[in-house]
Amino acid sequence: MVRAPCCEKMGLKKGPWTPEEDQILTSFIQEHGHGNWRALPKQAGLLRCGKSCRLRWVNYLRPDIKRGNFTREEEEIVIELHELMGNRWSAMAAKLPGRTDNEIKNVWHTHLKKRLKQNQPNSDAKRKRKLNITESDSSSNFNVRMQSESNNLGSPACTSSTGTFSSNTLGDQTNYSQMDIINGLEEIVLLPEIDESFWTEEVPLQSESSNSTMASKFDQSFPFDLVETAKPGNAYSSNLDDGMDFWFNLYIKAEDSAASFVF
DNA sequence: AAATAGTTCAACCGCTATCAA
DNA sequence: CTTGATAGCGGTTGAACTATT
Repeated sequence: MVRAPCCEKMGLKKGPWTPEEDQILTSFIQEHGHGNWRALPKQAGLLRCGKSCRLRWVNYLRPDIKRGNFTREEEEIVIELHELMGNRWSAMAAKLPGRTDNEIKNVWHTHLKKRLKQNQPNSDAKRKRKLNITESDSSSNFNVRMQSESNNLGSPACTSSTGTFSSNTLGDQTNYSQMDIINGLEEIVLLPEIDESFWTEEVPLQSESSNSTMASKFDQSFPFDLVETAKPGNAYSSNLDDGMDFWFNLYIKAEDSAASFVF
């Protein structure tokens, strides 16, 4: 692949945008849209590369951008999403309307990382349970074991729980890395506030059929909010080697899998 | 008031994914 | 299937700003 010449060699401008440039870009996009970023600056009469224009629009000029500091609630969401997704800033931005990936990344590096560091390890251990995924030796089945790390969790009846996926999504592969296992998970779901009975009742969530059937069973049982649709190859925790850490209120279901959970 | 250190955040860089030819 | 163009992503940088000495 031949790399496109850099902006400077093309005689294009770099660095901070002027209000005039902002005005030109905004007007052009409002009138014509942004079908082709590479062609846009020339058409708009800007001495910028398409990449720079795109970034300026996406991170600053877009009308739906929310300016100003993050609220405490937004920060909490970022922390939880980071716990789930790792450094997938754009995916996080999709969950925070009006916030950009760049903004979230900056807030994480400048505020939240430090704050978490200060709070760790005590508060972290209290809030988390550990999800241990163990490889199955010779079959396409794998086990997901959820353990409570603390009895002082938000819901009093959550001292233990187990879940098992019997997956057929991994096909004929015989050696499963943890990433392979993660790839078998389709959706990660965030539970809203729930009452104690949820954790004490045994829930019949067994299904041999498709995940849509399973999903409808899940939905009938609990008011789930979809947080993230897993895609093959994406990591959902930064410390997979040590087992995955999830926030306490997470639930997982497997694509096209027989699954049973007992809470 | 000046110098220095620390922080913030917009913008850039390099890479990968995707798609069309 | 291969190649090349483009979009988009995450990591990094550095200028501007703020706090401290």
